Amino acid sequence: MAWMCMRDSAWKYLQSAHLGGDRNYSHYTSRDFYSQFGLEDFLCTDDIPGTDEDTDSAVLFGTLRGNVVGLRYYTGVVNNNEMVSLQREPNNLYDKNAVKVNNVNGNQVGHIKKELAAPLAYIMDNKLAIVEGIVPYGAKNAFTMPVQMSFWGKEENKQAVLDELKMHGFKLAPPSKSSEFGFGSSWVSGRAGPSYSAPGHGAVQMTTEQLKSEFDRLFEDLKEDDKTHEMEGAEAVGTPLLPHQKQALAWMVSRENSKELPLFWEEKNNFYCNTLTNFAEKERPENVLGGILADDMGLGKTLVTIALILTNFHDGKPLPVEKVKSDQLHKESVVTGVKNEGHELLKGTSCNVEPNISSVKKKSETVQSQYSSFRPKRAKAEKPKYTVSSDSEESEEWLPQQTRTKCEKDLPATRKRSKNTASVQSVKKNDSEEGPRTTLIICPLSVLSNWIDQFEQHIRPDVHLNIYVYYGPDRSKDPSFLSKQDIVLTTYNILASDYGSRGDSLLHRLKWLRVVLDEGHTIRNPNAQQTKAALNLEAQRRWILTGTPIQNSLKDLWSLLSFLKLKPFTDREWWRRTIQRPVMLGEQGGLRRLQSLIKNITLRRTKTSKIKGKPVLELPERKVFIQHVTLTEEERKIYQSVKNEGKAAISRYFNEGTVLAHYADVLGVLLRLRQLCCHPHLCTNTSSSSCQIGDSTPEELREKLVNKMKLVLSSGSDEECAICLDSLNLPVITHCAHVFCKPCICEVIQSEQPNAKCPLCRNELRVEHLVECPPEESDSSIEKKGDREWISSSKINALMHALIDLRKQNPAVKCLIVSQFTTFLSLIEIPLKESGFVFTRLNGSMAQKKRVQAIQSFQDRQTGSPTIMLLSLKAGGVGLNLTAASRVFLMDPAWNPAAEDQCFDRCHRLGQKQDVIITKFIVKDSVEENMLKIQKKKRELAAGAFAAKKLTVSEVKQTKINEIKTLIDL
DNA sequence: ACCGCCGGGTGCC
DNA sequence: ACCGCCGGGTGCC
Repeated sequence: MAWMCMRDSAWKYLQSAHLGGDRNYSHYTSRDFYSQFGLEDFLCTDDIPGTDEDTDSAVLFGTLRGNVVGLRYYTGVVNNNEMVSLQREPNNLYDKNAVKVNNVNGNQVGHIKKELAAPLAYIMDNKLAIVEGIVPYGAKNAFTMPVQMSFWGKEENKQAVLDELKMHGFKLAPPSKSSEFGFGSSWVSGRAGPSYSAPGHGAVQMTTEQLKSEFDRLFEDLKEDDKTHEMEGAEAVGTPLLPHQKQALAWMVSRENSKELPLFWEEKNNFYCNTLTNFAEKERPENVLGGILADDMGLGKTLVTIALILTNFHDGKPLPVEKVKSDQLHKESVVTGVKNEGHELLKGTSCNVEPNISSVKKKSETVQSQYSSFRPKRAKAEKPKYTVSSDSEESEEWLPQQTRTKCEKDLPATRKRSKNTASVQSVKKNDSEEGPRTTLIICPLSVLSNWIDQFEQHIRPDVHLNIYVYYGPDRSKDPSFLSKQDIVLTTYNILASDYGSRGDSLLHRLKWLRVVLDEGHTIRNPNAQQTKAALNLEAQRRWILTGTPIQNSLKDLWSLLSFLKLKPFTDREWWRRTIQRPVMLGEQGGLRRLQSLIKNITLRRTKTSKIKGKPVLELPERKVFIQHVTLTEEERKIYQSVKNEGKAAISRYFNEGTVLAHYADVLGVLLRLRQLCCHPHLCTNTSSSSCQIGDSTPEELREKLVNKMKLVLSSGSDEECAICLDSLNLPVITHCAHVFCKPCICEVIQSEQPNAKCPLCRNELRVEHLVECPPEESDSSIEKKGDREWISSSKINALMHALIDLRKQNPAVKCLIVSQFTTFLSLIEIPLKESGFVFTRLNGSMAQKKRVQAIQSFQDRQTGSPTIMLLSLKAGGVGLNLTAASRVFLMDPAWNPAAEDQCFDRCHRLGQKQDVIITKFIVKDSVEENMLKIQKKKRELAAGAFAAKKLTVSEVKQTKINEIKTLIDL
């Protein structure tokens, strides 16, 4: 699935692929070419219209020599063979057709001569082609210089471009091998020169074998060489690091302290020259003091980051651990100049200890942890169907138990430690002179509490950092307060909304020592507000943490590189010209550059990576057992009747060829069958919505569509948006009953207007016909079901049997009971209570504070703590840590085996000491057995060559149809 | 000479 | 710009 990174898939495929020798692929498009490798998804982008400026499908129309004039009016300089950027300047006073020429740094060099500017303006304004320039020679000219232009665009626009140029008396040189770009001609071969070669060669000339070896090399030493060095964490790190974590720390510290020139730059006679664009400048380019830590989840990215903060705390030195004598109590030396800052910290009962202590002018590093008040709003972006609760839950309750305890405990102690050793004071002194000291950490809301937990766990208790959670309506508005923190923790949503709403976003006014983006792929969409906000942060050191390194396209990588401020990639044009397009055209140099780039800035280890022959993580075993359950006769009867009815309906759809048009209904049938496998009471929504859509009132129609959408969303089928092929974000349903992300479908409509068609069924589409998912109503429906008299079911019996057995063997063992149906979990609660089990529960919809409580009580090892957690399959993000459990009972199979695996990983992860035994209850002769078949297929697919392959719309359709057939025995 | 030619002034868009 | 272009000065050999 998604997090199968390209490295694995590419590599695996190439290992096993039977590749022909020197076939000539000249008749292939690059997409065809790469699809041979199952890599088109990495190399090319989806062909959904309007998703980008369509730079990827561009072909080279031809080249043209022109002139840059007006050089003497501008300061931008170029070198021979340097790339230049051509930009329209429609507001130019003298010529509305003006096209200016900038160097790689964005400094203007001159203008395109007006005769040529006229057709260029037309071509560029109408987006008929992208025009790129290189100055072949004459770079030092005083007045004008030549520029070699390449015209790239969609095939269908080629003629229009040629015509327009012809009208003005220009003619493109055809994109033949050596003449295009002027490369290969004498002026370029003379110098050591740029490492790019003529585009357009690659896909034609590179043999399969060559390409294979390129790919082999692309990733083979990702984990080698300089990344094997280990470094101990600073004293302040309270947790011993594992070898691979020491490696990561060493690598990160070395990157932060690096004095080397950044990648693709070299020093040449007192100039610093970029080898990709040939741009040179006197000023030394700033190094990228950071990178991408792309370890698999569970390898300890958070811990390593904390270790980095403490170990490379200041000026390449660690945060010293003070040695303080407890008798040096000088309260007043700390609590001086107190004033209320207006933002409340530690608001509430247990931590309501001098909220204004935060504003104290500290004399040392020694300050207690501080947490802002925290209102448990839910992550809106992730779960659009929830509204933000407007009730005023006492915010401090959100804080994890441990944190509060610690605050209480530590406050007095903090004062004691206010007197410091000389070393600490000297650090402090330097601090004030040497700029920023604060690390800003940005993460999704769902892992915010995890960060706080990890700080608690991994920072030595006698070390005190200022940690401020910048979140909630009461968050500080005081820049100097923030800049005094050691760590500021916030979320992408806060970052984006601050940035969007006011021009003076606090986070953007400060210069940070270090910015860390957790789950950094969150910024892969360059147009998203949070991406823009993140890219605009000012920081000396920049890190991206992600478990999904380069998810599926080169384009995704751009925002990440842009964030890292690796020149010249901060500008998309240079990224596109030097890496993205060369790679997509199969140019050797492009692949090699991508390789060195990734190698240079990322560290990635998987769970199966090894250090000195030993696995990075030695997790206990994980065993999965399938326990078959036989339905009682009565249950079977109900099941069979629903199945027959549903099968008949679905067969009818097949005969009519309308399966996908009735997809929601089909899912409904399957859902009911899956529910019946669990418990007869689950299957209450028998309302078949198969009545005609045409003859209902708009209100009825709306309601029907909403119901269908809810069915799709709640069916657990893990529906993906057919446009972005990612999980649904802001789901909307069309009148033809297909569910997409709202932004995705709106973009399609926009780009196809006025006659937009549904990507799935080609029915007419209109923005005003899209129906959004209304906020979810309360759980009252579940409560209602509770009123019904409780009965057991075969599956519940099987479960209870197993649980009681287990308790006899070992009463302390902890279990997760997982289901996709929260109602089912509610039904299971009853026999659990009856049999005297202490249990807790975690749903996706639970308020944050409740979640934290549930997790903490379950993780607690004391006797009397819950031994069972009822868990809804998708509750919690990847950060959820339930290692107290060593047994998992999966009550119903998921459509997507990856969802199951992810769920198992919540206890089978770092920190698990026992073997994990998983029991999957599967009803014999039922849809559940068929689901296992589908799971098996998906697993094979994921393990195979086409792991990362994105399916086309028609493939998605066919897959769905096949799945339906398998599931309902057709 | 309603031309050619000369040489100075001048110069992006 | 060691160019082109402009427009004024000039005008047989």
